Amino acid sequence: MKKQQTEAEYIKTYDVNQYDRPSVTVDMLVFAADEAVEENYRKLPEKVLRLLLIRRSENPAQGKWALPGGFVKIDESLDDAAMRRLQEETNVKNVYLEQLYTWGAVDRDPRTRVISVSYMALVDSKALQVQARERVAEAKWFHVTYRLQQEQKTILANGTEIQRWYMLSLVSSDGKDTIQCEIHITQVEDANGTRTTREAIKDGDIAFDHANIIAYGIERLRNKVEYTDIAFHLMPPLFTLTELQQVYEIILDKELLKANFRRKIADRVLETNEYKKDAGHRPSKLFRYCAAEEGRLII
Amino acid sequence: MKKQQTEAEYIKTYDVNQYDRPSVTVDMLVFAADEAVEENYRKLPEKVLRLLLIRRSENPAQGKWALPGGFVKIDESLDDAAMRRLQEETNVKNVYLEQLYTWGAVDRDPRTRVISVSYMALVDSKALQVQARERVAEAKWFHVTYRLQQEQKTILANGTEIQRWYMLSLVSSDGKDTIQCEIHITQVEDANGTRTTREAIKDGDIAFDHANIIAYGIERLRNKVEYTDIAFHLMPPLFTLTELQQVYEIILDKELLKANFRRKIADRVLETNEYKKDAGHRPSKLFRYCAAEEGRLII
DNA sequence: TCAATAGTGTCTGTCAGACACTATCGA
DNA sequence: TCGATAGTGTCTGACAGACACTATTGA
Repeated sequence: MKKQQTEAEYIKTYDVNQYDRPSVTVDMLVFAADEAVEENYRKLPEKVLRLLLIRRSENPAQGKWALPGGFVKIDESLDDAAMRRLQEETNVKNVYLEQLYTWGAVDRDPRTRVISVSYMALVDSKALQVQARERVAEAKWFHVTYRLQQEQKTILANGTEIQRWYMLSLVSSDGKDTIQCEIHITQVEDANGTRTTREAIKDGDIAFDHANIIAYGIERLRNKVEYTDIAFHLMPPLFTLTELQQVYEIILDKELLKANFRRKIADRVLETNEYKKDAGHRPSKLFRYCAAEEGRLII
Repeated sequence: MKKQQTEAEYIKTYDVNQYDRPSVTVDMLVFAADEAVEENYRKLPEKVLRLLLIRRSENPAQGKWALPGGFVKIDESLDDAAMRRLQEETNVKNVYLEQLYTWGAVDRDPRTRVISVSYMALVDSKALQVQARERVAEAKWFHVTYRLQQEQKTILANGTEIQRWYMLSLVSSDGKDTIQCEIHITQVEDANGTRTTREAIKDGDIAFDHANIIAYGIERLRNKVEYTDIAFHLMPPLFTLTELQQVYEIILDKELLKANFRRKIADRVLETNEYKKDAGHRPSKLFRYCAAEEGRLII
């Protein structure tokens, strides 16, 4: 027994190689709200939700599309690692960064045991400039949609089971790459507690378990857009209310009524004297973000 | 370049020791809703929120109180590691288990680089029996309260800063141990994005950064109780509506109005024919949980 | 009887959803 | 003029918060 050891003495004698240790990586979900080009001079361009993916140039999963990410260095925090990878990839600084979830299945990477901490970054696409990196073959923005296809509720003897099938579609901005993934989520709730399992039935050309991570990130974004001001991080400093509404709509994947939307966000937005012009129709006022009074701590 | 290698060939030659790797642990927040004893035969016993802590018998942080937890084995998933530690400690099976957050500051453990994945478990205190383990000196349930003490909002040149000071109090069931922690949370929101930092100004006798982890867990529990049925996992199979209301009240740390509460949870609860008697007042009906119809996926 | 809890009814103001309407620009 | 978007007004039903009331037990 080393009971009477001081903490300092203990640390000196501690053998850091006493246990087999997994590798730890960060994986980044970089979202941006961009506009697709519109030919009609009168119509507004449509907004789309974009996600940054990288085609792996090396094994494992060579040739497949993956989330930007990399190993956490031994002397940097998780947040620092996430921020470093984000800057290496996108060269932006004004970003919202949020830790999402840590993925730890034993066989999620064929090399060795890899535990991945996933982060979500929301960037203003106008302040953006994606860089090619030496290690990777290509980085591309993909237009993302994530839609419920089928839902099934089963009453068990002592609980319920809900199964949901989602379709995750990714189309690269140049239209050359199209990826379709099917995500299957099962929530069982019975006397033995609650268990959620998620599985990519079909992962298109997505590497590792990244299809699952993307799906999880979109779910989190959808949930959080309802009760936080997270969506403003996808906006430029000045924006019209219609642009803001479009961002909400592409995240939630449903249409909103204009009058109601404006009432809802009225206290989070500040009118300016500037206008967006030359649009072939009535010019619209530009607004900027202004945090509302809120009592509650939101995590 | 090993471009033309197959994936199988690549994996054979992969050197798992190529990078310095951190250790990975799981830390468990085990919550239960228990009742304090009441002397007056007529009064109902008051509910309290309890958390399981362990006094460390070895260095580092010898003698301090810590969350139950331990290293993740190389061949078990994170969820498995969490479940294993929970069963070793509490011997219960019908639990709600949810991953919370992964803590990765470089110096959070003095031994070596340790990344900790925190989990929250909600257990029914009646089905519970805490076990002493050989490695630890003591395991005790602590009555937890977590309360906002001070709040300060500052308007910056290009954003806002909100600071909050919370008091985290832990009192062991036997009354012998009392811990007071002060948690300081700062949220800055400006042109460079949003950053939240949390810091335990005073951590009483809590080991490592566990005071922070506890605070985070309570915040998550408080948030989730408002929009999910998470609280039912702290209840036995049969319960009165007043008991249920008390559990909501101790989690939210505020009193609720009976009539309104009952309306709110009416569709999540199923009436039985049984009654709770011998209480010195009108007997109350017993209910059981019944999942409501909900469309949305909740994560 | 009475202290205490069980359980219900109802008023209020707020707010989300739906829809209809007016205003303004440029080709 | 007209096609398109900008922006506003109002009705409705649902619901959260507050409060008052009745019912039932055991010592």
